[in-house]
Amino acid sequence: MLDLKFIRENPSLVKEGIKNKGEMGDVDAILDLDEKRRQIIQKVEALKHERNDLSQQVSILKKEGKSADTVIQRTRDISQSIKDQDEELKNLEISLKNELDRLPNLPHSSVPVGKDATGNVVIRAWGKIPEFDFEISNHLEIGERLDILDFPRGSKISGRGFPVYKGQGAKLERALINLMLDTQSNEHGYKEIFPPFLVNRDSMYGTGQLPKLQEDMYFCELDDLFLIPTAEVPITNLHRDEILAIEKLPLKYCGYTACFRREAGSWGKETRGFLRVHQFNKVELVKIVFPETSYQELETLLKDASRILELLGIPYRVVELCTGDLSFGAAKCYDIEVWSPAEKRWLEASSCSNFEDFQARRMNLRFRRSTTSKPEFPHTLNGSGVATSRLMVALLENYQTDEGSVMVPDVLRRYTGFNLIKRED
RNA sequence: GGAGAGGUGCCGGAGUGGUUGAACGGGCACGCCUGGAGAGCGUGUGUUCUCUUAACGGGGAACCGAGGGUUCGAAUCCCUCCCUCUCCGCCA
Repeated sequence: MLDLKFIRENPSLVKEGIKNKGEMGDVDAILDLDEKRRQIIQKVEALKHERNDLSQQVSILKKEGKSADTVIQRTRDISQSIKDQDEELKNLEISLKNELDRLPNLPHSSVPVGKDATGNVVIRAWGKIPEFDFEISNHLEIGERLDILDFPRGSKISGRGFPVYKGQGAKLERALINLMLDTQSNEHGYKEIFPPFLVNRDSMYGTGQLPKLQEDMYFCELDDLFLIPTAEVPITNLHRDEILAIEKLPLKYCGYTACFRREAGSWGKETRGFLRVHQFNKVELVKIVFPETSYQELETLLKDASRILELLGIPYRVVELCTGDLSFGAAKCYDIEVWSPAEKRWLEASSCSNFEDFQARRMNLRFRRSTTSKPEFPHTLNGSGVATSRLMVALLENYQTDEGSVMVPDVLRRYTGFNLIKRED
């Protein structure tokens, strides 16, 4: 959520930011509602002031044993008027909040202006794109051949987009998660969190998935709970409605969760294998930091996430998203993309974003610089560190051998307990 | 799911209709005292909205789990919901 005062004072900046993001949002309607709201607040508060005074008089008159009937009658009239105007005020505030909820965060001034993914800028690349002197297979063929992935049976038991990992595949998945968690917590200083996978409305609103992205999420109607699309939601919301002491900042959390996405609106696109699934695993990094350092923190977050790919020896590149490709709540975002030899293209494995105070404001997350200073909104950041589905694609494809097996990267061997994935039966 | 208890400020804990934003205690901050520290004493200590001011500041409104209601007036009475704790039942 944007600061209403900021919108009031910088309407043209806000309009420009929304436009560059390709989002909707009626700034003029907001300004109009805000104006009306403040007018009615003034009227209502004057009336309440008068009522408070008169009630006081009633109290005094009664104590003195005098009749208070005329004062009571006047107060009764005022109270009715207050009731009517409070109702009007409430409606105005609901409308105003509805509009505000739909306003996206504004892009940071450093973000390149662009319409869509074609406007993104490649920042750097790491690793050598492998060349093979044999006919390579894609991750689906490898998974089937080695009997480590089973998409057809996933479809049978759940539906399309719910992968099943088997044998060495399951162990490999578990190894990846452990490697990532250990690296982020032991080496990069993120505190490990194992959060719930179902969250309530307030949490979904806090990180900005609601109201706009409701269609993208699995929803348990009976309990009014949502399956998390990312660990960002439960972890960032850990401190919702809190005022953090200064010593707590910066906060760094990492956590593994399964992630659930309906992927509504992307039917027919990338339906094969791991490229687009409804359930996947991810280790997420979350930071809650001082506003003045959040952009440095974004750079280190990006480094911490990409470190995983370096450990695994998987070629990747970093892309800075342009304004038009930024998500609803992000002010700046880097994608990390891994190389798929079979697809011959880059696949998004991580997004590292700075939300500035957009989420903090929504979830009323604040901090205090000293015991006597006013609460301020910290900045929140998060990044996948990283998602295993696309990582699995890159790993299987990059490490395949001419014998049809897959080498396990060195760092993973102590987690998997084997060096090579080959057909077991 | 059944029965009971409870949700008040940073914390503990009063308060059952009228200057109660809230006694009292603790904590914390500032000041005095001290060679220094402690003890002691004194002062202060919420948030949000709004008006006003160049600013410091000042005026006002709201907030005692949430939302409604009764009343001239609600932390206090009534209703609904949420949460926590204890016991019982069920269950991985």
